[in-house]
Amino acid sequence: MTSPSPRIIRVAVPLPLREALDYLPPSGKAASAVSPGVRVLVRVGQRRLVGLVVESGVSSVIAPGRLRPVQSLLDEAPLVDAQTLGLIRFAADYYHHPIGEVVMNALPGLLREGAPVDAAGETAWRAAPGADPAAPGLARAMRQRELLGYLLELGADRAHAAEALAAFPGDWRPLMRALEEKGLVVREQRPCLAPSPGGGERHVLNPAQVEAVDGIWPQGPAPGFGVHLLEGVTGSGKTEVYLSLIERALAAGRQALVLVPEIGLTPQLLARFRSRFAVPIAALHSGLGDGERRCAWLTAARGAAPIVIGTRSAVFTPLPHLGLVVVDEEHDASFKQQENLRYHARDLAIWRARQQGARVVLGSATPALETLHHAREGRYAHHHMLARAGAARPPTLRLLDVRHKRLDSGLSAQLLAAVGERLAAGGQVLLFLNRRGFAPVLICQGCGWVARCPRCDTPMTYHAQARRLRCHHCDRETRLPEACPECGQVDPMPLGQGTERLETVLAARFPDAGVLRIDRDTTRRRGALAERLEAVHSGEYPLLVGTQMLTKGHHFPSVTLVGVIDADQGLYSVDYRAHERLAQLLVQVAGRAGRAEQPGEVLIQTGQPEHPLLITLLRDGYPAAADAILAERRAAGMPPFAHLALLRAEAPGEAAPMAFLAAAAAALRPRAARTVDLLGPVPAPMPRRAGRHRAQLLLRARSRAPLHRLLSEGLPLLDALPEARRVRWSLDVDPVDLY
DNA sequence: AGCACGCCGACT
DNA sequence: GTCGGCGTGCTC
Repeated sequence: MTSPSPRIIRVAVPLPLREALDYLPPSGKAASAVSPGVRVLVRVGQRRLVGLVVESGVSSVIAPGRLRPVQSLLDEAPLVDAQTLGLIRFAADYYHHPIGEVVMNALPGLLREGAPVDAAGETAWRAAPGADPAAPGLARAMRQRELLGYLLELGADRAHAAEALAAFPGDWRPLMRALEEKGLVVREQRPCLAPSPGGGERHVLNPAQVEAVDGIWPQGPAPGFGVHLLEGVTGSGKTEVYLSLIERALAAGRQALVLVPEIGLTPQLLARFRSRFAVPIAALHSGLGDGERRCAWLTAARGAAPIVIGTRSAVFTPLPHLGLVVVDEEHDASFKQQENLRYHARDLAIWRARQQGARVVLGSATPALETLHHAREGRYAHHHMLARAGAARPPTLRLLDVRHKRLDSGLSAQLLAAVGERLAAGGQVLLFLNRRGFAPVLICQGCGWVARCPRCDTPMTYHAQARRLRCHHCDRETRLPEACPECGQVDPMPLGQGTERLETVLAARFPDAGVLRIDRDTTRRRGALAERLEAVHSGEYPLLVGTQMLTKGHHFPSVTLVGVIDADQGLYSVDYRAHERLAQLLVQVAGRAGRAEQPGEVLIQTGQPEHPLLITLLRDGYPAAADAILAERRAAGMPPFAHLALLRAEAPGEAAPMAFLAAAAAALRPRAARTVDLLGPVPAPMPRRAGRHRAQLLLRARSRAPLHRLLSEGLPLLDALPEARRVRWSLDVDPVDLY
């Protein structure tokens, strides 16, 4: 006689297991009484783990004798609602990633570790009664004095949380601690997310903005699912469109989710939202403490924050009343996570909007090619805003041919002359070079020896200030060699330019102009970026030097000349997205210049002034360049005309990655039939990194279905390959770069 | 990912 | 004779 199979609870646990594990309900409860979305404590092997119930009241194929009971329930009501659970399940399926690890991506750290949902609150500080920045105790503590002054400025009558303090330049936390110890500020604990002041001024929309707003969300109730591309040049006022759309969503009783690139969530942007809307705004970004993050997340999940604004991972926040999703700078690569679960927040945002009947706005001056393609195929509505708001005129772009020219540390005479003129005229100049450090190569003048990273086989970057060599691909750092280890000749020579050298050279060349460098090296410290951006606006530094960092979202109204030192990196690269990225980069850099009355000028140094991409981009603009690149992609059978998945492998030994991928290809090939191409395996473009050898196998298909079918069937086979145990391997669905 | 089990080398 | 090396396999 067989006993009936018991009803069980399916629990996703934080382990690299493809499936959730089955458990019996805790004593005294029926399985069906434990709702999906509740966190539970379970025993797995010898360990105790926090898991998330993803299904309950179903039967199991596991032998009843092997089922263990759930140890305890951590939530009375589901922490994650059914729709977010649906999103988690979809992401696990689509990216072929263990569901427990997807859950871990979706929850804030504290909740992932089992912390309770009640007692969630945030810390805030108020100035102590009678506290005075001029008090003698602060005579020698200027920064503390500033912070106290700032706190009083925000309002002495109430306490201010980390959110409001984020706009204070630099790291305020140690200063606040010092003020607390002196009794000049008082700390208090308060419930999450007080409403923002709101009621700020509303701009009158121009006709293009009105058309976009009405086209995306006509006055009235929620219009339902639909994706809208808002292609608006820098300065055309996209943010104002977002604000009006959010207003309509809130009026219809719906929540709005705003996704921004990693570097785009500035205190200024938040302040703009706060002053416009008198509602709680949940901001989710990397600067939050654990408690603050839990607070913001829970307020959103309970539907109590009508507006949620955050970076990539905010796409997983439960939003019961979601009506509008804004993805700002939707082309930005930071929406794609490059480790663990390699998801694209924009793509998941569209999926969840469909599921919840929400409107999606994808905003950019330089839309991703796949987005443009969808718009041209009619799947997305397309709105244009081609004019800069106000009187600002668009910048002019010009190529500087640097072939056969003598360059002074990478700078042509023409560019130097232009810089000199602008400085003399009292203008601000921005020079862009996507390479930090002093020089990318250190070479022996005697024998040609180059200092290389022994773990990556790539040249190490010379950092002059630190007097050290650093590998930009791993964390390795060494002292500067005084002599060549091969031939003994002293003083190896730095070759090529980085931002640090540029800064030095410009300071020598224009001794009266202050030079400010903004790259990862000068902004590593918490709050340093905000400080430097502040300094840019002060006008103290007429000459700005920086990397990629400077091209993202920051507006420098008094910059009237932008120089691109080396556009050729993007033209030579083997990556299939290099042209798209270069076009976006040049247009975004150009967008930094001349927002005020003076038109900006952009000078681009290149050794390939006849390159069709540059010609098209400068003559006809981004949309034309995008068309040309799309034509290349179509001819090459690459996205968006094909779908990719990249299988990567790495190991300390040289042979293991290729061996695994060869075995993987052999296992997949019979199932790939003629619908999926298996390209490779080949060594990765960077064949060794941090001491590990790397290789990859590219899977390509004309449509998604056969590719995903192959992956679903094939990945369990790969798990079972003996070669799989000798490597670390991972799958990247829709890879953004093939590194 | 951990953690246990298992089967071969240098140690009190 | 055992302590422990990490290859292999499993977690409901």
